This record gives sequence, C-alpha cells and structure tokens, in this order.
Amino acid sequence: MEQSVTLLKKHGLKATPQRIAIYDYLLHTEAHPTVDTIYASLHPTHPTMSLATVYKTVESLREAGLIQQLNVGEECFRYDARTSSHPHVQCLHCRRVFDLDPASFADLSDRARAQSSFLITQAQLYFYGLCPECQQVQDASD
Amino acid sequence: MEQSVTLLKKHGLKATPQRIAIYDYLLHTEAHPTVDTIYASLHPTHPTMSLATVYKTVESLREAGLIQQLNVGEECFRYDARTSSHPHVQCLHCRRVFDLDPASFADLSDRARAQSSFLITQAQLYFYGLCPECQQVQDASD
DNA sequence: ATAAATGCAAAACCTTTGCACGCCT
DNA sequence: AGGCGTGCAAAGGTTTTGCATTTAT
Repeated sequence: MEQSVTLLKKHGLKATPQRIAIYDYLLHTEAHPTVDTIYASLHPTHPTMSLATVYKTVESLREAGLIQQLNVGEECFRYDARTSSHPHVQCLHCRRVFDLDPASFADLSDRARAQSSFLITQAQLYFYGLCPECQQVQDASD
Repeated sequence: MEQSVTLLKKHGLKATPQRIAIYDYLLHTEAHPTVDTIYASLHPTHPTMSLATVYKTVESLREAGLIQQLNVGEECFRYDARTSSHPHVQCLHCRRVFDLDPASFADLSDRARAQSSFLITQAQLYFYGLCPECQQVQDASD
C-alpha cells in the first residue's frame, strides 16, 4: 500500500485511490486476474469505480512497466504484477494460472535464435494441463 | 484439394465449397492468417462467402481437430493447419509468424511437470523478435 | 429426404473514446 | 492553480446468433 503509492509516483503516475487499489490488488494476488475479475473484486470496496477506469488503469500500469499483460490463449488478457517475463502454466479444469521459475527455461531463446536466425527479444511460454487438485477431482469423478 | 475433401469427410464435416476453400487455404499457407485475412484472401474467388461463415468454419475445423488456433498475443486469433503443437516465433516488425521445430523443445513439458506437479498436456511457446529481413531494414534505417 | 451449412442482418459483447467534473500534486 | 484521472454514456469494432434458404449426403 505504501509500496504501491511510492511505485506509482516513481513512475510518474498520480496515486489516486483507484490506481492504488488496482495496483495493490495485483501486487498481492497470484491469480493473474482479467479486467473483469479486477473490477468485480474491487467493486465491493470501491463501488463508484467504473470498468472504464480499470481498463484505463491497467493500460497506464502496463505502459509504466509496473505490470505485464498475459495472453493465456483465451479471448481476454490477464494481468500480473510480476513484470519480468516468466513461464506460466494454466489448469484446463479450474482455469487458474500459475507461475513457473524462469531459470529452468532460460536457455530457450538461444535455441530459438539458433533455429530461426531471429534476434529474439522476448518469449512467452505457456503450459496447459491439470493442476494437482483438479487431477484428484478428475480421478474421483471417473 | 482432393486431400481437403477427404479429410473433411473423414471428420464428419460436409465438404462444402466454402469449407474446402478455407481448409485448403490453411493447408497451403504458412502465414498463420486471422479470420479477417482468410476472408479477404478468399473473397476474390468466393465473393458470396460471408465473414460469419469464416468464423463458423474455423470453429468447426478447430473442433474437428483439423486446424489449431494460435494466440500470438494480439487481440485476435490466428489459424494453422499444422495441428501438432509446435513453437512459433513472431517478428515484432513485420508481424509475420513462423514455425519452429518442436523437436528442439520437446523436453520442456517434463521441466514444467517437474516444477508444478501439473499433468501437462499441451504447451504453447512463442518467441518474439526481429526476423532476418527486418533486422537488415532496422540496421539500414539507423 | 434429411440434416447440416450458408448468408444476411441483427444482437451481443468487449473495449475504447469524449467530455465534464473532481482530485492529486 | 493546473493538469491529470475519473466516471458516465455513447461509439466502435469484432464475434456470435437466429432464421430462412440452399446444399451435401
């Protein structure tokens, strides 16, 4: 919260209640929420905040480099306050998205470069499957 | 063309001219086109075909497993007749999408599984950067 | 003959935008 | 005080849907 205010200001963004709430929410969740989810989660405590503000705010935060936009392959984007690029894994059953350790996949860009002659600047790695909890549910329901 | 008809029927889809055209187009391009691109490309030869049909058709083809849907991180999906999952690399300058050889990245699912305890079923690997051609353009313009 | 697919138009949906007001610095 | 940010409502664009007609099997 203190942290959010400081970081916002440091990046030239006014620390309005809405921005603080949204950024703070993203800093403290691992759920990789969508715009809709952010809006719904904050609505109880910020009933006057509009969806348009959430859209505008995540865009400002993204421009400032405070959050990153994820594209898990759904129709919409998800947001993550961990801005360094790192691999994600999504459960196809419960739809949750988890982080993976980038160190384990650090060598990939070199492989891609070697194969394509591209100058690789970024990578997005998404894995899909069943999370441990949903594996149990699936087993139980068979 | 023969091939397209056979494959469509084998998957329980009626071989209509529109479907044949769309599937055939996807089979013979490496451009990973969007719905819009497909529509625009086929419009000259199929002037009566509607956008709605393209949307419905790619969805049918995807359900049948004849094509796969890609999400390169843009607002829209791209389509690819290579249905086995394989890594892609996109040029951030010309926006083209190229395939990479899956064999070079085959070991990744194991790493993800080891780290997350997920039952990994799919992966999508996207790399971004500058293609060889655009590297030259960039250099020249500097 | 039958069920499925097409094409049109309308609807639904999500996201963006313009503008007046209010708030942060 | 000044400018940026907000909220509303309207616009914009894309994707989906319903339905009558056509078409493949």
